[in-house]
Amino acid sequence: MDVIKLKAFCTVAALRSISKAAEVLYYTQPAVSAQIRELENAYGARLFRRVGQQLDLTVAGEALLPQATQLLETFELSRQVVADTVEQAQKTVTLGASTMPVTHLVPELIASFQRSHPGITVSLVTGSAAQIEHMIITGDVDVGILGRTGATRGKVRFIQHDLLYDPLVVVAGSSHPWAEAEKPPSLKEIGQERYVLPPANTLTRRFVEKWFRRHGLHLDVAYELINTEAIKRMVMQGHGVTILGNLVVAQEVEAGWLRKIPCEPLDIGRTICLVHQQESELPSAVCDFCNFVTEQYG
Amino acid sequence: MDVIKLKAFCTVAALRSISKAAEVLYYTQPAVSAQIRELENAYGARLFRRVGQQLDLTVAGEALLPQATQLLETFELSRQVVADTVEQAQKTVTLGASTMPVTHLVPELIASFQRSHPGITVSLVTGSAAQIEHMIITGDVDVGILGRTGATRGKVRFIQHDLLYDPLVVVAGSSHPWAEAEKPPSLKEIGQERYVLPPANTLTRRFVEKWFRRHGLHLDVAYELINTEAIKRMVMQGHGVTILGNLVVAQEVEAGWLRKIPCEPLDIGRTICLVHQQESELPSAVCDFCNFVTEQYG
DNA sequence: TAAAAATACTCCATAGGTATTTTAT
DNA sequence: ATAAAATACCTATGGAGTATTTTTA
Repeated sequence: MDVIKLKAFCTVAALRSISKAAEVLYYTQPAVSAQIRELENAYGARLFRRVGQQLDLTVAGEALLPQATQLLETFELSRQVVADTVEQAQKTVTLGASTMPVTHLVPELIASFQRSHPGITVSLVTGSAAQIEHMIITGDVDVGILGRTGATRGKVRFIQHDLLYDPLVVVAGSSHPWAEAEKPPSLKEIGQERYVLPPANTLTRRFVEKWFRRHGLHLDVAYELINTEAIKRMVMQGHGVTILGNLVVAQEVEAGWLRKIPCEPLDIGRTICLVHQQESELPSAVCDFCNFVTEQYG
Repeated sequence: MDVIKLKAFCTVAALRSISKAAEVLYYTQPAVSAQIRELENAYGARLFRRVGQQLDLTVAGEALLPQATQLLETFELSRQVVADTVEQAQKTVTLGASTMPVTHLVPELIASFQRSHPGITVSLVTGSAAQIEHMIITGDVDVGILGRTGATRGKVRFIQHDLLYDPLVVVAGSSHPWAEAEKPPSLKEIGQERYVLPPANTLTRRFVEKWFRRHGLHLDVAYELINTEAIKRMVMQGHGVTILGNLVVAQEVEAGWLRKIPCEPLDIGRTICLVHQQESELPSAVCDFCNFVTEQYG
């Protein structure tokens, strides 16, 4: 059953004339006659009566009219709703960012992007790197900014742009002995210190443990905290030292609340990258966003 | 836009699979694929995303889903409503009756018809003979019972069955001189009496006036009343005599409240007939009713 | 390898047009 | 005689099928 027929029915009912309806609908008269006839066949009931030269609705037609009207309204609304949704989506970039970037990279990025592309809305979603990757696969987010996990996993082809390398650095509170020391701590000293670190399932922690293992050192974890702000607070108060990304501690170091401890052999870090699906036709807003980000970095 | 496509869309959305939807809908898989593709073209937006082996709705698809669901519900409802209306109409006879039959013929007729055809509902509409005829033309009533106006007017072909001839009779109150008289009143006496009659636009009045004119008599109308019950009441109370249909006064005459005055030369009356459109296929209920009525009379 | 969707093609039903007939004013 | 609807007939598009290819698990 084509909605166009119900449109014809409503028009004929309103004008009480097939010819006039045909004129309004830019059809020929026989075409509208046929539409009504098919509608009558489909519903198994006459819808109009010819009384003299004018058409009148039968009881069945009168019963159908309000339903048909509502149906047409719903149909029109459905077109509108889809069109609006698409239009909105065209102007929106849904960005997924993992914990580190979302706090130390993305806010400034979004702000400056908004300034240069005022028409585009950025919708930000947070999650673990794995969650963000999944969202990219399902299309729940257009683009992700996250620490590179190494393998571009699985079958779906990702496009990946390295944005920056964030080295891991040893950080101590300003009252810590290392803070005032003339020379950097030795490997042995590093192995004897107590650490405040993120828990085991994080990338940073895994990098750190790998490095300690590589150098045959014991890792003495005093506290495990999932929140990096809490870690920094603990270190500031002298409850141990930590190893975190340079970016993560930059502000506190700048302010003098924390000290970066020079440590040549610590050659680890994570690469932050921009990830999106390898689609032939990315929405233009997403394209704009990716170009903007890779121009800023990369 | 065919509703069937929206049905396909909803099914695919529910099952998250084109193949499964095709199975449920008794289509082939490519057919459903095509339906979705055409829907996407019509709305100008992708509705599904393939993520791995499973289908997910896009934002546009999610926006469309509730609209499509409602549209399908409305469509289903429209079929139901029309079907119900038709079914109801099948079992209903809409009868139009003019004033005289509706009071003195139709009630008993309907009652006995209901007894013999308990499944059929009779819907009764009252109006003047002209109004009833118009309703037959427009199809607002299926069949009419009315005094025959002579001409089967105009173009629309009516089928007309004479049911009975109701002669006009002179009626007086029981205390009227004529009531006790040995012999019928003479034409001259008739011409000198005062009458209580229906107004000029009624068939009865026109018959009476024609008869008086034919016999060169003056018609002295004391009261004009549209309501025949009122006329009879007036006559009972001795405010004049009247000329009405035999049927109209039968009960009162039976009870002795009114007297029929024998009057040989009064050879006028009206024929009550059953009228309906000359349609090839009358609804069976209407057919049953017509047959019942013509069997009772005719 | 298996399962699901997309693609290519073929065929038939249907929708729409033009021309004509019927019907009612 | 005119105007509107119905009818007849023709054409082209589109919808559904079969067969095949592509993609992913």
